[in-house]
Amino acid sequence: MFFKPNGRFKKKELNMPKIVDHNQKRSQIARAVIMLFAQKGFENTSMKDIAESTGIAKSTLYHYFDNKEAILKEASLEILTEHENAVSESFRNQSHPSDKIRVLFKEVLSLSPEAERIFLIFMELWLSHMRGKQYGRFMDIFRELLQGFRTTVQEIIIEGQSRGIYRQDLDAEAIAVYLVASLDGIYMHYYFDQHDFDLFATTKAFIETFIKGLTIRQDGP
Amino acid sequence: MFFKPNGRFKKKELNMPKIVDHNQKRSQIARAVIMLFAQKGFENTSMKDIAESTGIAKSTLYHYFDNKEAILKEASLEILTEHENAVSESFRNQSHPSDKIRVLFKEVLSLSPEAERIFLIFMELWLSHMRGKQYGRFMDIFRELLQGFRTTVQEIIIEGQSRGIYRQDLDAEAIAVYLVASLDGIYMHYYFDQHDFDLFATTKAFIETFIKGLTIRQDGP
Amino acid sequence: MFFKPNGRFKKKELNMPKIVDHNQKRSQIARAVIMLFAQKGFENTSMKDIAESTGIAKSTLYHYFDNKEAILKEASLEILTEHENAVSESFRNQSHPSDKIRVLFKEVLSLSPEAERIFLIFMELWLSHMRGKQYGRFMDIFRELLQGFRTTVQEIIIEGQSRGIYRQDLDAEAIAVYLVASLDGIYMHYYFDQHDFDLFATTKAFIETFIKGLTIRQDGP
Amino acid sequence: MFFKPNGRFKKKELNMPKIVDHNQKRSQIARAVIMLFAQKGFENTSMKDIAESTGIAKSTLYHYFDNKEAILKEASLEILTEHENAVSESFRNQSHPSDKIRVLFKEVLSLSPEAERIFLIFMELWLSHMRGKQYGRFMDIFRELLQGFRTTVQEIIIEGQSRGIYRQDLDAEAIAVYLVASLDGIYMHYYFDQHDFDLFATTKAFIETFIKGLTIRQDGP
DNA sequence: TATGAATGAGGATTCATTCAT
DNA sequence: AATGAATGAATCCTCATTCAT
Repeated sequence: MFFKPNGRFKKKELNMPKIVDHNQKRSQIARAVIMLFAQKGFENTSMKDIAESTGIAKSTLYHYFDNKEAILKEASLEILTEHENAVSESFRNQSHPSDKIRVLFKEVLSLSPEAERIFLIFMELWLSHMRGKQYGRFMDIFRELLQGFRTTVQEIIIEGQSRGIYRQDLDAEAIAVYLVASLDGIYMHYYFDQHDFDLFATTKAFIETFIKGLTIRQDGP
Repeated sequence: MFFKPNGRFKKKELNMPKIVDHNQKRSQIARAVIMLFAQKGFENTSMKDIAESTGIAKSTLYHYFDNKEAILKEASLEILTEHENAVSESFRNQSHPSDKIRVLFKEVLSLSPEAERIFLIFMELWLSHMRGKQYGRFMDIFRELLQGFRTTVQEIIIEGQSRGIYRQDLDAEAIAVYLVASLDGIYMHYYFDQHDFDLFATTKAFIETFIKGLTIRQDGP
Repeated sequence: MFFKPNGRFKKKELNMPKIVDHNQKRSQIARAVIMLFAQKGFENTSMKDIAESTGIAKSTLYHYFDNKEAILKEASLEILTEHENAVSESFRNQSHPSDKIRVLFKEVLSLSPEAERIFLIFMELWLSHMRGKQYGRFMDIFRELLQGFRTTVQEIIIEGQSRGIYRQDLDAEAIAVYLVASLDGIYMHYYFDQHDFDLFATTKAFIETFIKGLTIRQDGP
Repeated sequence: MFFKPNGRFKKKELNMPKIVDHNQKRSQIARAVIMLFAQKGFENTSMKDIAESTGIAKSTLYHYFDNKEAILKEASLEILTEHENAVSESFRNQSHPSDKIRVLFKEVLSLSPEAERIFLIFMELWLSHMRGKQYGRFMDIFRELLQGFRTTVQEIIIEGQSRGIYRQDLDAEAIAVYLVASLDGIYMHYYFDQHDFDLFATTKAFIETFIKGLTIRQDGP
């Protein structure tokens, strides 16, 4: 999963006007480039592609970013930060843990087109990461996000247990890990099938059944 | 989804010597190259790498394959053919549908190191496919396999319903789709976390809870 | 050859404020840059490096210098002016020509770490010069310095001949040329060997033997 | 110094015809490129320059050499190996140590135009080396050559001492180090002065005087 | 069949310099 | 005077593929 619902990013709001302009342009470039990366892949997108698509000279890009990877970093964090709040806010109104899970799952799958694109980019980085390419601190941030999301799910389950709603013998952590992972799985297959099944209905069928497994006495006497 | 290997070859009928030799060599090269692709990725493996690792001159490779992509195609099909039925055979001994699910999940995750590597190749192909690269018939075969596995799971659930073990109101197809996808998800995360959690325990915690959700009256009177 | 610094400034007459300021800054920048050039070499030092090390914006540097080469020119002349007479002053106290040679050689090799670095810059310029790059008047000044040092050595030898101490049949000019050159040679090798031999002991062993060659009747009965 | 008079290089003479062709072409390219390096400098000569000057495509150069540095290595060793023998043979006919020195010095300065150019390249590498750039084993070879030449000179001096010709109190090693270094010095200055003095006459004036310093009782009673 | 030779196209990045403000 | 923005040209090197033998 690539959303961290309870994270906090401290934006560096600098007063020096020049730098604000600079950062604005950075961000503007980065956002424009996300589309490219998603379509062609990070490794397959050349600096020339980026230059042409942004109308900025190749060498000028290095005025804004240290290297190609920095563009990706900027772009990804931009968009992640935006969605971060959306997801973490989504289930605040719910009091029942099962409702929290329902809303959370739904929200996570309601990706904006931009975020949807980022999913592909992350898959690529994920792969590169597994193959040992170092993307430096970038992967750490990614892992933090993942861990944050797992914790959120785990807390919901523990809350359900505390309130006597969910079974006491559940391994909340393991289940959280699996559930979060399953979301990436279904998204992956949804993509692979070229949106050929109903993402929400499928997920709903699953999650309702699973919630029954979590819940005590859901079949009554 | 992809299947665990159990190493049985079916072909090798030695009739027309020339052609068989040619195909044999094709296959032999492809198999040798699989590990390379898995380690470095398809895009990151150069023809030079392949030539060096196989001991065959770079230009000679073009006698056997039209281009680099053709090697991937051949290699992937080799693997697929080999792993074809391993998983679906695994649960034939079980009579209870929940046991079938348990064995099936366990079998799928019991990947050999070789197969584990192949997971990465598939991820890469998957990505390329999503980005619109045409891998032609190859992707069809891949999709057939996926569909076959979904059907297997779906049939187990339907069997459970028929035998009055599982709830009648389940959308067996949707659940099958999600479960199969979740396996890729957990495997992906397991990789990403660099094997830092217990894959089997985590999956077991999940699947037992889920089976409770499937099953009628699992909480007794 | 180049001369050891002893740090005396002569200029800095504050009259026309604007122009002096400008020249002062030129000089100030140039001096700061010398160490950079020495460490990384002229060609390997970028304008960015210079900007960062001086805290002056890259583009501002062009207010003071026409181009990168002009900085080098200024910097080198700074150094040369500073080191100008140090060496030739050193042996004024000696009356015997052989002692003059001894002191002169010793003084030349007693380079400060700063001056040691400058040796490298001169070597680089030397090379560029040999390759036909035009450093204009700069090289003339350099050649004058070299010629001055040769003359100094030559005069010491001639003095020794006049006083009946050195052989009459010596070609004083040729010997001066060679001796001066040999100093650059030994310094070069000393560097190359990474200070792995004793510079002074080695030079002393040589120069004492050579003085014997210069001197009449040094083996007397 | 860059001649090693008593070195031994083992040429790899391989029988496989193809490889000989390959090595021939390597050598041929390398030799052609030496001129370029000498004129423009190693760092300043681009692969494009090399490609254009040899009429071989840039990428084809990488068929013969791993990288730019390998071209330099090949070229340098080619030429060094050739002159190696010349110098080491030169003084074999001489029986008097002073004559050996005379002939040796003369031979060393009698560089072929090619070797003369290499001198400039070595100066550049020397500089880079001093600045910490790694040219790998290349510099080791260079150092071996230097050490070999020092040893040769040292042995001549020791021979002179053994035969009672040279003074017993000489530090043969130190003197050898300095003499060898002085040859690079005079060559450097000769270049700097753009061949404006007589290299051989100057060196002769020096060496004759120095030999007097070495020799016992050269002024008679 | 097998392969060494050859290459055009393209990769990220660096750099000295110009320009508008 | 000072500087951020901008860039064309250049750098070394890689690669999939073609071709002559």
